[in-house]
Amino acid sequence: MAHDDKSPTHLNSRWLYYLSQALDAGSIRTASDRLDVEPSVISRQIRQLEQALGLTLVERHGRGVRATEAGDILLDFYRERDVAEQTLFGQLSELDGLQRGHISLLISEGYSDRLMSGVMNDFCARHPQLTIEMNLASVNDVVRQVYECQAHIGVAYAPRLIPGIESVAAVRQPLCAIVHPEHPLTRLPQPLALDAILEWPLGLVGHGYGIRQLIDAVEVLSKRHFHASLVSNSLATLKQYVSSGNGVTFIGSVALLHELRRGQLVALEVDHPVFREAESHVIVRRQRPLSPAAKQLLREIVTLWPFGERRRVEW
Amino acid sequence: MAHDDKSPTHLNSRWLYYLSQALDAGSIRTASDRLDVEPSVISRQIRQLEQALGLTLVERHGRGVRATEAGDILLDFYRERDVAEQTLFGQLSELDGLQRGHISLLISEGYSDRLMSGVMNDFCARHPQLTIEMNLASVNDVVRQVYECQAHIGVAYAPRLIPGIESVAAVRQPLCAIVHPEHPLTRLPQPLALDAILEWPLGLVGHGYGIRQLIDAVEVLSKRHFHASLVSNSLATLKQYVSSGNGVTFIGSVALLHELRRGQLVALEVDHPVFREAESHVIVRRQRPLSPAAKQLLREIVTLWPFGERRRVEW
DNA sequence: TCTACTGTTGCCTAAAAAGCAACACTCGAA
DNA sequence: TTCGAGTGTTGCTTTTTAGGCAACAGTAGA
Repeated sequence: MAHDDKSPTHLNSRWLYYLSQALDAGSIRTASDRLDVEPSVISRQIRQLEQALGLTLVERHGRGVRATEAGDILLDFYRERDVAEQTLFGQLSELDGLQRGHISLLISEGYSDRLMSGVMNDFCARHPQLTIEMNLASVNDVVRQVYECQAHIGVAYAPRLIPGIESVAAVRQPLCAIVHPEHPLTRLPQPLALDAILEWPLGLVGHGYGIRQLIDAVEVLSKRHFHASLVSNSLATLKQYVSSGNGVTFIGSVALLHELRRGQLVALEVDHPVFREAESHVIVRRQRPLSPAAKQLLREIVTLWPFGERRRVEW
Repeated sequence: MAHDDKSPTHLNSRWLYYLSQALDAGSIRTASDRLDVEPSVISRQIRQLEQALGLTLVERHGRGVRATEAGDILLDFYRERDVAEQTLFGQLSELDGLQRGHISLLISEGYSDRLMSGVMNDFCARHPQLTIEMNLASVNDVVRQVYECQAHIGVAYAPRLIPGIESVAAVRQPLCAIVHPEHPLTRLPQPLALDAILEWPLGLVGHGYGIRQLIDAVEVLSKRHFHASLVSNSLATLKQYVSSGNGVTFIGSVALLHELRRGQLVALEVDHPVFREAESHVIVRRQRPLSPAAKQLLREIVTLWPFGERRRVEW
C-alpha cells in the first residue's frame, strides 16, 4: 500500500506545484523554462512525491510526460487546493477591508447613549458586514474583561489602571455631586466645598469600583468621614435616590447626560483636585494585536470623541 | 495590504501545520513537546507565515498563544485542507483496491467472444466500480493504439512486434486454412500441403495486417505465387466467402471458434513452419506504468488464458 | 542512421529547517 | 513585594533540503 508509512501526512506544496506545472506544460523541460528552474529539480521533486505516496504519477515518454491515473487524481486535488487558497486570501483581505470581523466593545455604565449616538451608529452603518458586540458592565468588569482579552476595547470612567491595561486616550471628566434641581446645594456657588456636601445624606457606589476609589481617596486626603446612607452597584438606583430626596451622590456627568439635559438632575462641581482630575479612558489590552476592524473603530472613537489622545496606536 | 507581494501564492504546509499544532496545544512549548521539536522552530515558522501573509495570526500572551481573527480563518482553512488530503488518500487507495480506475482494452477481430466469456465477464462482475472500455480493431490498429498509449492492453493475432511494444504473453495459434465442411480439401490428410491449397481460389486479408505479412512471407519462402481472388479487411467477409463457395482463406482458429463449434466452417492445418508458429500476443506499451486495475486485469488474462507466459510483469 | 529532444544522475553550492543555549517577559504564589 | 516556574524569542550552530551545472542514456522523427 501507500502513504501509510511514517509520513506526516502532509503533502509538500512544492511537490504538487512542480507536478502540475510539468503536466500542464507537457514536459519537464518546458516547465523548467517557464519557471526558470533546472529540469533536474522538477524531475527530482516529482520523484520524491511519487516515493512519498508510493505511486507512479507520470508516464515518462521520450517526448514529455503525461499523467497516470493517480497523477490525474492528484492534479485535480491540487487544483481544488489552489482555489481554496485563493478563497482564503479573499477572506483575509476582507478582514483588511473591514468586510468581515468581530469586535467586542465593553462600556461602563452610563456611556451607552453617547457612544451609540456619537460613534457606533455611524460605524455600524458604514460596516454592516462586521459583527459588533457592545456590552455594558461595571467599570471593574470592563477592566477585567479587557485584561483577559474577552473584550477588544473598553471605555470606562475612572478605571483602575493596572499593568497589562493600556489607556489609548483619556478625557478629564470631573466627578460631580449630583442632586435634584431644587436641592439647596444648587444655590451655593460652585465649586462646592466638600464640607457643604457632607451635610447631606450620601449615596455612594459600592467598593471596588473606580469611582469609589476616587471617593475613598478624597475621604482620606481631606481627613473627613464620608457616611454613606445608601450603597449601590447600580447607577440607576443612585439616580433614583437623589431624585426622590435631598441626598447627594458622586457620578461623572457623562453617565447622566440624558437626565441633565432634561433638567431632571443637576451636576455640581466639587472643590477637590482628585474629583476635578477624574478621567474617562479608552482602554485596550497591552500589546494585544487588534484586528483591522477593531483598530479602525478605536481610531474613530479616539478622533471623534473629546478625548485627548494619549498615544498613537500603531496604525 | 497583504499577500500581494511576489509570493508564489503557495502556503508552506509546514507553516500551517505548526500554527495549528501550537493553537490546538495552547502554547508553543506544549506543541513542541508533542511534536518533539524545539520551541524556537515553531515560533520561527509561525512568524514566517505571518510575515508571508503580512498579518498577525497569534496573540502572544505570557501564558501560551491564542488565535487572532486571521489566525482563526487560517485554522479553518487548514482543517479543510486536511480533510481534503484525507479524501485524496482515500481516492488513491481506491485506485489500489480496484474500486476506481479506467482500463482501455483493445482486441483484434475475432477475439471478442472468447475474451468476453472467458475473462472479461468475470472481471467486470467482480469490479463493477471500474470503467472498462473494450474495443475491437484491426491487428495493426491494436498495435498502433497500444504504442500511442491510447489503449492499455492489446490482444492481437500475429502482431507486428516493433520496439516500444512489449509482448507480455504469447500462445502458438497456427494459421489455418479455412473452408466449408464439404470442401474437397477436408478429405486430404493434414497437415495440408501448400500446393494442394493453391489449387483453390484464395480469399486473403488486406496488406498491412499481421496475418497478411505471414502469408506474404510464406509466399516468398515457398517460392509460390498466391493469387487472391478476394481481398478484404473484414474477417466476416472472408468467412462468408469460404462458406458460400469452394474458396480457401487463412485465419487463426481462435477468430472463428464459434463457427468451428457449430460445424459451419473447418480449420485445416497447413504444412509450413511459418503458419504453424503463428502466435497470439498480449501486448502493452513498453515501460508504460499501468494502473493497479490494469495490472490486475493483465495478470488474470495471462494466467487464465492458454498463453505461455513470456515474462513476468513487475507485480 | 543521425539529430534534436526528452528525463535522469552525480556532484556541488545555496538556502531553509532544526537543534542548543541563553534571554526577556508574564503570571501566580510565597 | 519578591521569587520562581512558566511563556515566547533570539543568536548561534549543525543538519537537511532545494537548486544549479554538466554530462548521460533514452526516445522519436527526419
